[in-house]
Amino acid sequence: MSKNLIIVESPAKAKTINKFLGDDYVVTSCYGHIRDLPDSGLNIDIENNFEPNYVVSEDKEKVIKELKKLAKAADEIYLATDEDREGEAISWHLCDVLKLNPKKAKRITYTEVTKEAIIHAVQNPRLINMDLVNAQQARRVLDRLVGYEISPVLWKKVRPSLSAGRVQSVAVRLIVEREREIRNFTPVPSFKVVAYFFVTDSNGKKASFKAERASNFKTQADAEKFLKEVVGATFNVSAIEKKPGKRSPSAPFTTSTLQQEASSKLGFSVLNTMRVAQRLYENGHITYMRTDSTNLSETALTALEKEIKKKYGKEYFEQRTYQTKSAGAQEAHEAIRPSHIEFATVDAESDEQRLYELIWKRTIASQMADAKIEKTIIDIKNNKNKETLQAKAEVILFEGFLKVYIQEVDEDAEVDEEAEALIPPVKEGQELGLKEIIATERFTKASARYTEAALVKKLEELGIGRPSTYAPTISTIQKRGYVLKEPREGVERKYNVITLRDNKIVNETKTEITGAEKNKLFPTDIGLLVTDFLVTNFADVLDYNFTADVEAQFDKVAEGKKVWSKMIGDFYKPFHKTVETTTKDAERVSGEKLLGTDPASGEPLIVRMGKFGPMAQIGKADEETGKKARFAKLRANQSIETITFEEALELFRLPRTIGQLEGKDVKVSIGRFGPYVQLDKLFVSIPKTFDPYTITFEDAQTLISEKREKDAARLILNFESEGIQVLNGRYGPFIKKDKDNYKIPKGTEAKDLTLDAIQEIIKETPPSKKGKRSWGKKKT
DNA sequence: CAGTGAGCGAGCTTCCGCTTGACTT
Repeated sequence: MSKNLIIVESPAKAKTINKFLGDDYVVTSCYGHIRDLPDSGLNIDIENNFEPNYVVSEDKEKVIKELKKLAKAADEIYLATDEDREGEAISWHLCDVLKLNPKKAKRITYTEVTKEAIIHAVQNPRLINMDLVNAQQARRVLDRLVGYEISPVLWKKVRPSLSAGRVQSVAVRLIVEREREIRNFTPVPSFKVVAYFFVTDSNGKKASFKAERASNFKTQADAEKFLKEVVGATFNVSAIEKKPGKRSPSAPFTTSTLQQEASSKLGFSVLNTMRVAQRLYENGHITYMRTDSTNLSETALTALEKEIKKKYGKEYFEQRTYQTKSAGAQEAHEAIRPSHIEFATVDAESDEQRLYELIWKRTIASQMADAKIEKTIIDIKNNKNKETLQAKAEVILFEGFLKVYIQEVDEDAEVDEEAEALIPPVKEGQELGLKEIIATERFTKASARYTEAALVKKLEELGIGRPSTYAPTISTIQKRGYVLKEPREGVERKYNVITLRDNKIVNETKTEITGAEKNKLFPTDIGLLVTDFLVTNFADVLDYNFTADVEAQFDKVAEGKKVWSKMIGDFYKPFHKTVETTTKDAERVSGEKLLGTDPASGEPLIVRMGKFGPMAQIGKADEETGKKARFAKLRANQSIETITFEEALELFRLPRTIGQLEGKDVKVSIGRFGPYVQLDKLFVSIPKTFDPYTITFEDAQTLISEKREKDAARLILNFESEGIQVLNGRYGPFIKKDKDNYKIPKGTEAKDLTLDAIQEIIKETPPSKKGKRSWGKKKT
């Protein structure tokens, strides 16, 4: 029996292909990359043409074993990994691991997953394109060199465990620069003028509409002058203009646009969007969700045409192709679309349904006709001055794609909610009744902070990162503490309103909340500090065009016009020199700032980045006099760059001693996990109902005794001299020694454990593995 | 969970891009 083995990257894809190929074919998957540079160490032989040291990743050993078995049984092996740089490299690695000759191995690609396409591909195999493989090696080696040579500089000059990289450092820089732009922004006031008119029809029925002055008045005086002038004026329609217009649908979803729309329409985080899309993909509801292509396959286009004509009529159909916008697009997959367009919904849990419907609508709309609209602009003049007010309206003449999908406008764009309001029929020259005119003080706005999805959009525009890495990159920069996603409260702001009504002018001052944010990305102090350090010392890598520049060179390698190791060599020589000089010469950075003098001690009060985060400090330690400095951690919402002297001084009201218990001080302070009461070695968190600055000694005592009761309930056994405890945890009883936890073997009663037995368990337990790859869950 | 504090004591940390799976100290 002759067997053909086809190796693809994704198991879900393997399953699909398996379904429509006969018994002669076995389709399996390699789960993405199978070999990589090991985590520890550079693993690049600089002296030897940057030879990479590839090893089979630990989590892929099982996959490789299975692949080898299948390969042995197969007569013919087809390498059907994705048709892009990374896919080509995976095929090449597969050759090496499966002992295939890369100069003979059968490499196949296809642009749509159908029986015909696969059969056609199998009948027309090609060879592995080594130029493309080398472009991938260049990409891989460059990223390792940048990441693993710059990060250690940060450990020395800023703080341990920090990281830098071609993608993440630029992502943080974008957020840092946006934040500074916002901090330095001064809102400029102006006065927006809105008039409300009415007309009365032949039945005596009143219909009202609004008109605005095209631009705002710069000052309150100008606005008042205008209103005073038009007291008692008559208003007439001076011109009516009608203009046809159209709107066109957007391209079908790529990873990036799906993340953006799911964020604005469904409120999904980037990570959640990908998790939900993954499930839809695995269940066969949608095509692959990590893609930069807006292409639809022939089969899909045919099905779409049929569906649109059937559901909405042929005038709603318009076949369209879309140019892929993003710079570094490799287009190995289709756009994200429903696998079966005839299903407008799926039977799944709520998030999956909602995301599916979004994808369905967007896909359908992408092949629908333009919406035809008519814009009407009415100019209104008065008999007292030369000012013009304008009423604008839009009428949809033909819905076209809008029947299905309305694209979200850019966030924070000035939304004219009444743009589509109807204007009652009026004639040129007609006199209008005036209800009121309101001049409202408005302020210019700084650029908006990035949401996760907006950051992805920006990165994609710069060609930085890939569909498979957008979500992980956003997790990384948060995990490293460079960036926080959080809501922020706004501040109150007063604004003036001047109203003309019944020939009277009234001035009022109102209050609004401004600057409130929900789920936006903020840089932390360490993010600011690291970015400044990197921009100063590694300007090239931090340049927004760095990726685009190296991508152009990878393309040269892919075209066979450049040798990859030579390209990397040209980059590495000056780069490595910068690493060396920076390591040698650059000052340690702490962002230290002198805020003033502590009035109590006369010592200087500074803020800076400490070992454990941003802190304030009064005085300096002096060994001779034995004088100590005083420290206080900055609160979560405070920043070295913006904290004031008064705010910093306030921090030193803690720790404070509020009484004595059992011969020891009872102290109150704020630690890493918030406010706490401390008695000797016991720490008790202070609930939100109390304030650490004002909590009473009595309340603190209650907290301490409650905590003790709780701990006693948790404690099963205690061997104090050994530092060993047996405790009741979330997952049942466990053994705790110092900072390590150990499992209790099944069938053993926790309370019956002897010290010897426990020490045996500790000895037998292998040290827990660190650095396990995890995705999805954020660890704090 | 764990509650610190002036980075020459030892050893560790880190990149980007493909893919999901197994796991509850």
